[in-house]
Amino acid sequence: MFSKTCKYGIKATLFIAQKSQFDERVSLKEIASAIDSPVAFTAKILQLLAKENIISSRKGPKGGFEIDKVLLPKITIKQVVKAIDGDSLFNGCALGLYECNEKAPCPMHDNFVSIREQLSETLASSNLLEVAINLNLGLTVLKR
Amino acid sequence: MFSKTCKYGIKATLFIAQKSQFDERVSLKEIASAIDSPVAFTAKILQLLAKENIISSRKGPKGGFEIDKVLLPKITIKQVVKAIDGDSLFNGCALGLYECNEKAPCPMHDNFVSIREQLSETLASSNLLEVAINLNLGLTVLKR
DNA sequence: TTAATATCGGATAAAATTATCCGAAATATA
DNA sequence: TATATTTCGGATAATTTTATCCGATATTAA
Repeated sequence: MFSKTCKYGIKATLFIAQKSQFDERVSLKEIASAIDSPVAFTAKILQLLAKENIISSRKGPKGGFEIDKVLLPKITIKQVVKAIDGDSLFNGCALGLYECNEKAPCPMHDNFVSIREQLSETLASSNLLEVAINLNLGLTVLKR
Repeated sequence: MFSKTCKYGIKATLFIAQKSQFDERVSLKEIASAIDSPVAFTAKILQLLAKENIISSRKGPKGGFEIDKVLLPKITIKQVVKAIDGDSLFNGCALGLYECNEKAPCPMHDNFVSIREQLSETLASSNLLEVAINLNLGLTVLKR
């Protein structure tokens, strides 16, 4: 479904979101430890997310990553997925055809219209604040 | 969603199904050409599908691949996907956690229950005969 | 029985993804 | 200002996935 990179990216974003609720900036090491991911590789992903303006970063002592608290309810998991894996999951043909549409559909086309819709809607309606709150309540986890 | 291998595998199976409707056995070359896939790699996938008893193969002149006509309505695309990509798409955690369940769910867990269900049901209800008929009518395509 | 044909199966190779390393740049604080 | 800290960014490496090659094996038909 999602690439490994994307899974790390989502988890990292959610952990940052959890801490950003309270204006706490978190370091690369803290993130990698919290989501159980390879440190250096996670750095690359965070760099990308920063470039895509999903998170913000700050160098130096007391530096790290954060998300403007007021933006938490505006940012969705779908945005994170699109930033990392692109939108082929939401738009692409399930069988990988370059041209697949109503006129010349692949055998899975009709079936996948609603699957992609549900996926798209689900991820677009999951905002970071909502998820951060549940993480903070211990209702959900990012490890194991 | 599906690996490249799995996409080739599904397309190959569907092409074989289309021809098997009429008891026509098809060769590796014909398959690769029909679904626009690398010949040698397709051979490997067909080998796997044969080992998994989804298709049957025959060596020598007039050899090739086929599916017993009477089995067409019994075989589903879900079976093909499971044979190639395994069932992590249907059972695995969206964020890749080893343990992710009601007791300790990842943040996406609840959302993905219904997505996985729909995916599972959709693929389990797509049998090869049905798809083969549509292919034969030219209502769907495996290329482009 | 021989020759031609097609898949099987094992060894490689290429490409893409995942992962590491390290010096450079920026920033906080002493 | 000097130093310690932390991310940035480019080069490189390891792993996995995708892809190729080729001799072996089975099968058909002449």
